Amino acid sequence: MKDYRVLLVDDEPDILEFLGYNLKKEGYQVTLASNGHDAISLARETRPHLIILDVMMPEMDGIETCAEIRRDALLKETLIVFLTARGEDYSQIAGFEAGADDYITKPIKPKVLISRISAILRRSKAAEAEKNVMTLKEFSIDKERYVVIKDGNDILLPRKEFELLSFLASRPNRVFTRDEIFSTVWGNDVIVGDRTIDVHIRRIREKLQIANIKTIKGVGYKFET
Amino acid sequence: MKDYRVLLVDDEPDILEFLGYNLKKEGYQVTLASNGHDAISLARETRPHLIILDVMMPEMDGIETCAEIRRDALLKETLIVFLTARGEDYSQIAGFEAGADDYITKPIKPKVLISRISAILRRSKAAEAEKNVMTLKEFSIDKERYVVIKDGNDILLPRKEFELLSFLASRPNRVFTRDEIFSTVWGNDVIVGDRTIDVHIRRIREKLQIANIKTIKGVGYKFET
DNA sequence: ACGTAAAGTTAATAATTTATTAAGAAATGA
DNA sequence: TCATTTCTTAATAAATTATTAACTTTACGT
Repeated sequence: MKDYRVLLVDDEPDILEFLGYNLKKEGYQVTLASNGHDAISLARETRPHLIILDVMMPEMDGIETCAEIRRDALLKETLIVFLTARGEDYSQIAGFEAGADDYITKPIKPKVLISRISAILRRSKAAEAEKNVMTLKEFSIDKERYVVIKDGNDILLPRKEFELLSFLASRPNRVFTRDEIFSTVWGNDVIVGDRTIDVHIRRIREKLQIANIKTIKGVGYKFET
Repeated sequence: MKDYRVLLVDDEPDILEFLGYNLKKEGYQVTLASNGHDAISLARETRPHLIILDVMMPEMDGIETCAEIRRDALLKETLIVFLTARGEDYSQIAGFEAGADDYITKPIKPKVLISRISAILRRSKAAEAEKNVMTLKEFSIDKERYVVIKDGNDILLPRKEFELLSFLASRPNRVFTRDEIFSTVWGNDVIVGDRTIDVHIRRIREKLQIANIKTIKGVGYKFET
């Protein structure tokens, strides 16, 4: 499982189905939209890693949709690939201006689509890894800048809180015992009281306004997706 | 004994018999169905690990059946393999969309069937083992997330109940004496009263709504499959 | 069918674990 | 150094979980 969410936007149902099938077969989690408005609201909901956007659409075209996405704090980091008919020269220019990350020219061969997409995702993942960024659905953690980004805003956490959160989020859904947390976040030689973790957890919950950090009484804590 | 339950669905009795025989010979527990409706109700009853589904069937074809299964909370995790005639191209598309896990093209050679099936089961088992999940017929126990999953829903149990259930389920059908239970779940140094186990057992039965935990009077308890 | 020992049930209570708060110590930075 | 932030602790509150005890029901051997 590739485990990437892809939003596919085109006004032609045939293309939607055809490309959607090919992406699903490759293991992507695909959401479909047939116009720009739906695309934006679906994007807000599903937080895709990548949006494939047809340029030529009635009402709100790809360029406009793309620009709108780039303006949206929650979505502006999303990768965008344009689908464009060969010869639509103008759109390339306008498209890059609007903030596209790549282009694919119609007619589209599935193999080309797949390889371009996997390339762009790989590239962006590599870039993230290099920058030490971990992207969750509800926020991302930038270990390089030492900030948590939620809804497009930087949230600054003190070191212990940041490290504790990073640790829990490094393996979503898995329960970590207090001992595991201590030995990773504090180190084996440091001895601090039991309540220390609770207090940090409390502050993280407060600052991030999330209910994802669950307490498993008698066991430990987990970051739940 | 492979100890896997396989549901085989095809409208042609000959194929059913032929493949069924070959699977049984390999040690699979095989159930047969000759149409989509039977398949679904039998699947609900027997909770197979894997469903082998012919694509071309009258009334309710494989695609539809598969989609229905994926919609059913009780069955949606079940592995599905399609049987498809060579050249039925369209079905591959629709099939993957409906959520198949693999394909086998007719005409089917028993050796191919067996090896594909054992591969897919092995793969899924490896994935589960890695995640520390124990799958029983009526529910699974996820020790990593510390939840019991029944009919697609997470059920949260307090620690003692979770551990007691895990212990009993770790060796289905074997009777554990109260002493064995105490020394494993509580530890040898803790001394608690006789009724304590009963109360925990009662709560597990209540929360999971299962009748699988059997009392062997004068001996102990067992988790029966 | 009866008596008895084992198991089930229930509610009260004990014990444990976590959350919260405020305050002081330690570290950091201007 | 002083001010500020971060970390830890301690005390206490709150919540959850575990156990007990009293009583009822069930199952088994005779």
